[in-house]
Amino acid sequence: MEFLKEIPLFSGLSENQIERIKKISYSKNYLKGEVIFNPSEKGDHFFILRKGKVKVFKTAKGKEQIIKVFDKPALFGEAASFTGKNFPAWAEAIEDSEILIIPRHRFLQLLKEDPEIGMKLLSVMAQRLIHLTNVIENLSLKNALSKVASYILRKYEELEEKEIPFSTSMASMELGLTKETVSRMLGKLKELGIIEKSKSRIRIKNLEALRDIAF
Amino acid sequence: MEFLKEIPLFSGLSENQIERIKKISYSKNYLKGEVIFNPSEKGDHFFILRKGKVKVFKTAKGKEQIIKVFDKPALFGEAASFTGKNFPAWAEAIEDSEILIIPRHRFLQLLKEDPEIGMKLLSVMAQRLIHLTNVIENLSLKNALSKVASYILRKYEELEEKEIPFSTSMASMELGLTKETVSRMLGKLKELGIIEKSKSRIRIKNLEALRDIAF
DNA sequence: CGCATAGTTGAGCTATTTCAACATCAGTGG
DNA sequence: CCACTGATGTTGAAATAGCTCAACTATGCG
Repeated sequence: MEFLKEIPLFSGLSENQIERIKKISYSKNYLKGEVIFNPSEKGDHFFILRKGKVKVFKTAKGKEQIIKVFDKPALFGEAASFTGKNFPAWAEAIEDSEILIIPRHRFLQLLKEDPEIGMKLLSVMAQRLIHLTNVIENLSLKNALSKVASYILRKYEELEEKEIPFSTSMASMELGLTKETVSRMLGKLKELGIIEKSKSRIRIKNLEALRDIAF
Repeated sequence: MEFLKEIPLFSGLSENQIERIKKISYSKNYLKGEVIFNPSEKGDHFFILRKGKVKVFKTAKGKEQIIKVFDKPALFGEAASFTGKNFPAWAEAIEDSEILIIPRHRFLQLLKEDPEIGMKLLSVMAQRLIHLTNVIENLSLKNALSKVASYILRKYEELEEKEIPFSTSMASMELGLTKETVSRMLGKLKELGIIEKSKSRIRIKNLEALRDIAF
């Protein structure tokens, strides 16, 4: 259970507390493509991603808008846990994943006993709010080229490397564009000498220009 | 300070607790159009809307996307308080407003002393998250007609009345459309006999059909 | 009453989508 | 190691939803 310490929410937890979480949770494996939750389920679990990758998204009319992609150590599905209503979105494993599940009422119990965790959770959710705020900004205030540019920039900032892994279709679903449009915008950025592209990677050649385009 | 009790976050507070909040806060008035905070400010306040109306929004290139409109008793600007970073958006009074301001560190102090408030805040933020999730869905998965329809529907559900106040330009900024487009979509809904329109009000004539169109 | 603000309508424009065809890649089994 | 398959990405041409611009009307406010 040591991996819990890598999650901001649980960093600084005592052995005792970790032991407690172990007691109230169970682990489950999901294959790539498996649905973890959907909007018709009541949100009475809380998920901690231990291994793998998960996307949380909305759908309508065959379209799909990714809200957030979660990477290895992370928690998700927490919002529904606090309202006690249905999940507001879908979650699906995009890689084989191992996920720790904590029943809602047990987690609430834990929170009561340990307000420190509650405080940390507040800051996790605050960051989440800010993230969504940025997603909204990206979706409604930017054109396709800026969207793609800022997507690349974000990955760069996350990884702190000029060469980033890139999937056109993933990006398109996060950005609210079609894969064709993303492909064309990449072409434009390449023409401008701002990026280079090879199979499933992108390398930033002109960071300044990229920043300008991203707004 | 009795109005605090109307805010979910503070409902069920003891006189003692209310007294404490009174001590750590101060009140400020804003005229219609005045900016309350902007993204270049550090988020070390917490706002409680006592009277009036406030819009929180993002801007870029002269465009504006409303994230949420807050009505009389509500708290806002809380996300930044927990990250300690800058506000992620703008806030502006859209009516003359009276706002209670609580300095960040004092509020955090209060939270420590009173974990019950923390728990409530968690559920407020959870609802906020779900709201933003819905905004994203509306922005990226729906066409103009559905956006307008679901906007009307939402107001209807909030007020529980078939006749709702409606401002074309407000709606357009919340929906990420131009006022012209909103106006045209209203026209279409009117043609279909789904709504009726008079000056600044809309009356729903066919709720079922409206629901269909809103998805 | 008059001015500023908000809403409407039409015509043309443009960014993005759609559709279709093709190319490339990664993994699988022979 | 190659051939096959399904998934992923690319490119072009045509369609379209929503935007822009502009002119006009209605509304509310001092």
